[in-house]
Amino acid sequence: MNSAQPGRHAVKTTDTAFDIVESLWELETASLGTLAERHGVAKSTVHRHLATLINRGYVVREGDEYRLSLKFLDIGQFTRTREEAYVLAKPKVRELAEKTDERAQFIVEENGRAVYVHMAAGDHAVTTNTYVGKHAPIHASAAGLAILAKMDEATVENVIERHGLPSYTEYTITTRDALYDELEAVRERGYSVNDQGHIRGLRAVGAPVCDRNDEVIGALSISGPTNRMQGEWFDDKLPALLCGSANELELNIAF
Amino acid sequence: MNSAQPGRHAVKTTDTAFDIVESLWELETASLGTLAERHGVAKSTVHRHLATLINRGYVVREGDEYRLSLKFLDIGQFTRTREEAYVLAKPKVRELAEKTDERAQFIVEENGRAVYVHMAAGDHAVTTNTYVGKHAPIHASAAGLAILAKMDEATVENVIERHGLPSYTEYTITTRDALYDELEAVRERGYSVNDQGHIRGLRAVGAPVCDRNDEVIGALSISGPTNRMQGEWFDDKLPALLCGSANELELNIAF
DNA sequence: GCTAAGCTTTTCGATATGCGGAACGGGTTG
DNA sequence: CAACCCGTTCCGCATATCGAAAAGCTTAGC
Repeated sequence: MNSAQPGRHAVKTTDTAFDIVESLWELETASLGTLAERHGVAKSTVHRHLATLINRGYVVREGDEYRLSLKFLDIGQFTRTREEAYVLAKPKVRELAEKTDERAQFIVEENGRAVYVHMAAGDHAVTTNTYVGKHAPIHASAAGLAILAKMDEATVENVIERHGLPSYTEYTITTRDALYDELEAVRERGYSVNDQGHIRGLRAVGAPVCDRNDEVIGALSISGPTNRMQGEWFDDKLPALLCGSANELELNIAF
Repeated sequence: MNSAQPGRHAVKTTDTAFDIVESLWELETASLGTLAERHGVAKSTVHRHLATLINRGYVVREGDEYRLSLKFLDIGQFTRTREEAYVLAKPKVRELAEKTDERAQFIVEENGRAVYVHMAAGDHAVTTNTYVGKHAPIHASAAGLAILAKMDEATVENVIERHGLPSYTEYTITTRDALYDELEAVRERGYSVNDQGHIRGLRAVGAPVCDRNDEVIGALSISGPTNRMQGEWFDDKLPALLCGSANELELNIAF
């Protein structure tokens, strides 16, 4: 999944270091030998790299097993709170989840993908395998569409170019034309809708959140099962609630 | 063993890569030139490293400024949810915060330090500069003392050796004897107390959380201002509530 | 209580590879 | 227009990284 380019200017050593990190991410825990075999490098190489990572506090050793340390949690939490807007979004997400009894989230764009920054679940919310920090396809989520609708065309083109429009269900938007039509609809409506574009049986509405310069920062969204997400509730009440929250958040951000 | 020998078998290139990562952590955002100057390396070197980090998705570029990406959030969240016990602790922390109206947290030990894994604040909770992911001195926190009390002496010695017993206020435990006395008291009491050992004006109680083999996993704690943390509430009610939660959590973990 | 097998750790020399410095291109400011 | 910032590229050299093999450790099996 390393869709990196030729890496003409890449530092190979750093690449192997992060190969190890990402293996530990995937495997949860692994022995030195396992890691060496996995990447086809000598055990001594892995050993040296693990020693370095341990010294720096990114990896901890438990017997003969290695795992990632909680330093990543520390740094990760930092990236989540650095932008004041992200912090302000948190209570809004909780509020939406409580009011609607569904799952609400605040999502931002990074590298052409959607990233879950905050998430809260009402009592009846569905449990999916989404989690804070998760990266998701931007064109197949309500929040993602809301963000795209606020971007200029060049940026959208860039995203399409980098990631394409992969299909997840028969409802996924997979063509450039369909996407642009949808984005136009979002701009008219003021909010976005995702009808099972990513996961079958899941509908969502999303609203962009912009700063005082009208630059999009992220988006709020609410998602739930199709059987509850329909009728007047889905068409009117929910969007109104969502847009209200997005608006309040924008005011908080702008002061 | 060789923990005090930094760099002996270290990979220098990886070190400079993480130097850059940690500079971005500290500076929030920086230009290529700034980073080069900061570490006394050539701009070309920094450029190559940044290119590698961007390729891998750990750094994003905004104009001529670089910052850490939300990939760290993704990995960090993973390290936080990998252990089932950590996940089970979350609702208990919230519950404690709501019941006591103070700040509650779940903390684990890593590399001889205390790390905040979950945190929740009641309506009247004090706001301090603690946050999820934060690393704190283990001997100067209630949860840390609770964890130390459950460790065997060799492990405790190891922790003291690595980090010492630095002082933060006039109440901090700073001698080996005082620490061992305190740990003994914790074992008798069944819970730990931290009276302004880290921050003046802040008291806390902590209770260890163990798995079915009686191995300590982490600790729950409740903290608040000295004016509320006193009398019968602090001496009896609060510890009872805390130990109850810790007990329930242990049962959940063991099934 | 011994050997064997699994693993990590260390050593060491060859060579690939990261490094620095200088030159380049492209904006922005005076 | 020139000076100055930024990032980017090129290239030769020294060195830090690599792999293979052998040396240490534990644990397991008999």
